[in-house]
Amino acid sequence: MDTKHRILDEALTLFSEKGYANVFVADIAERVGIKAPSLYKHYKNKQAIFDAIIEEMDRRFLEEAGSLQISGSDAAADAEIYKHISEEQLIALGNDLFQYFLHDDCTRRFRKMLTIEQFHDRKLAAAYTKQYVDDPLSYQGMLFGLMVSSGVLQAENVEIMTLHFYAPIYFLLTICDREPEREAEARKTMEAHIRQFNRLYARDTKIDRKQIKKNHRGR
Amino acid sequence: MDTKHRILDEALTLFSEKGYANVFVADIAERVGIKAPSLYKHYKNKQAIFDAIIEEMDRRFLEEAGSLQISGSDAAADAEIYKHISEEQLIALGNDLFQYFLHDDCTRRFRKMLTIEQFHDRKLAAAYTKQYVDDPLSYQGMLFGLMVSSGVLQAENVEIMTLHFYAPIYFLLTICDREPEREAEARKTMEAHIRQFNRLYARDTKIDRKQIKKNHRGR
DNA sequence: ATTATAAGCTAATTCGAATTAGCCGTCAAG
DNA sequence: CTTGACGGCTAATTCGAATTAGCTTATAAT
Repeated sequence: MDTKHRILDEALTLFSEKGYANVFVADIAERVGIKAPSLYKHYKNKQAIFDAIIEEMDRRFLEEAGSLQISGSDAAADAEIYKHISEEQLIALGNDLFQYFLHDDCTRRFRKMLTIEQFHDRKLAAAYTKQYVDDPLSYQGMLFGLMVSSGVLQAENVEIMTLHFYAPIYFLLTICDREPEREAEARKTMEAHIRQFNRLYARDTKIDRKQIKKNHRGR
Repeated sequence: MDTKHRILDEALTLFSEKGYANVFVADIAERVGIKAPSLYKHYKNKQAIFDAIIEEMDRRFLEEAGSLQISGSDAAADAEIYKHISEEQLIALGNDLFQYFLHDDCTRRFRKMLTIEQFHDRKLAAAYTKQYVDDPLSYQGMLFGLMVSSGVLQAENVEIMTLHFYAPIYFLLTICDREPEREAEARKTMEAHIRQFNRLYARDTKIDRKQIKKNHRGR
C-alpha cells in the first residue's frame, strides 16, 4: 500500500532531473523495485502519475500555508517579532527561506520539475508563479510592511523593498538548483546581500540608530 | 541553401516552447515547409539540429560580446558615460537590458530552451549560468565599479550592489518568459526598482547631491 | 550534352517505449 | 476452507516517431 506513494516519490525525482518526456515508465518502476506493468495497478498511465504529483504538492502546499516560509510560529507571533527585528534576525529569515527552498527535498525536486515543465501549459506556469513569485512576495511584503510601520525600516515603497530582499535570494536559489556545488558561495553572497540590504534600508545614520534603540527600550 | 538556416530557426522556436523531447522532427519539417526525411539532407539527425543551435548561439554570443548588453558603443566610451550617470540613464540601462533579453527573439527563445534543458547536462547548465548570471554580473559590476570610484554611488560592496541591481531584473524577466501578459506590470516594477535602487545607493542627502552637481559642471 | 550534386519526395523500416493480456501467489474476510 | 481483490510477473501488442532506401528533378560545372 506504500508502493503507490513510493511511485510518486521516485517519479518526482526522475521528472525533476530529466523532465517528464525523458523519463520512461520502466525507469520509475525499476527505482521502486517492480516491473513497469505493475505500475498500472496503481496508476492509469504515466500522465496520471504526473497529475498525482501535482495534486499531492498542491495539498502539501495548502497544509503548510499557515506555517509558511518561516520556521514555526503563527502570523500573529511573527508580527510581534518583526516589529523589533535586528540584522541577525533578517539574516535568519533569509537562511530559513534558503534552507526551506533548497533542502526540503520535496520542494526542491518539485521546483526543478516545474522549471522544466513550466512552458507546457498555463496551469504549471501559474503554479510556478504562485509558489515562487507571488506568495513569497506577498508574505514577505507583509513582514516588511510591519517593519516599516513600526519604524525599523525606512518608509520606502514596500513592494520594491520586498523585491530587493527576495529577488537576490531567488536568483541565488536558481544558481544552486543548476549547479549545487556553488551553494557555499551562494550562502556567503546571501549573507552579504542581507547585511547590505539592512544597511540600506534600516533607519539610517548613527544618530538614527540610537533613536531606534531608545524606542525599543521604551516598549 | 537557406533551408539549413530556417531549420535551425523553426527548431529553436519549437524547442523553446515544448522542449527537445516533445518536438517531432516532422513538426520542424512542416514549419519549414518540407517533409521530415528531407531534413536529413541537412542534418545527420535530430540531435545534430540541437547541437547546431547551441553552436550558432555560441558564435552569435561571442560576436556580440563587444557591444554587450548596452546599446552600441565600446567599453571605453561606456566608461566615460557611467562616470556621470543620472537616474534616467540608469533606467535606460535597465530598459536596454530588458529589451534585449525579452525582445531579441533569438535570445528569448534560446533562454527559454536553456531553461527547459539546463538540468540535462552540465554543458547546458554552464551555458545558462554564463549568459544569464556571470557575464551580466561581471559587466554590470564593472560599470558600478566605475560609478563608485567616481563618487556617483556610495562606497558599498560593489558585487552586492550589482546583485541588487540585476537580480530584480532577472526575476522580472523570468516572470515575463512564463507569463508574457505580465510584461507591462513588470516594466513598471522595473522602473520603480531602479528609482529606488538609485535613491538607496546614490551619494545621499540633498547636500551631497548638490556636491555631485558641482563636480559634474567642473569637468 | 553529360554528369554530379543538392535537395526534395514517398514508401519502407526500425525500434523503443507505453500499454494490455493473462497468469500467479498471498492474505484477509466470510 | 475458499474466494476475491490486491499487487506482482512475463509475454504480447501497439503505436508513434526517427531514420533509411531509393527515386526524381533541377541546376551548375565539365
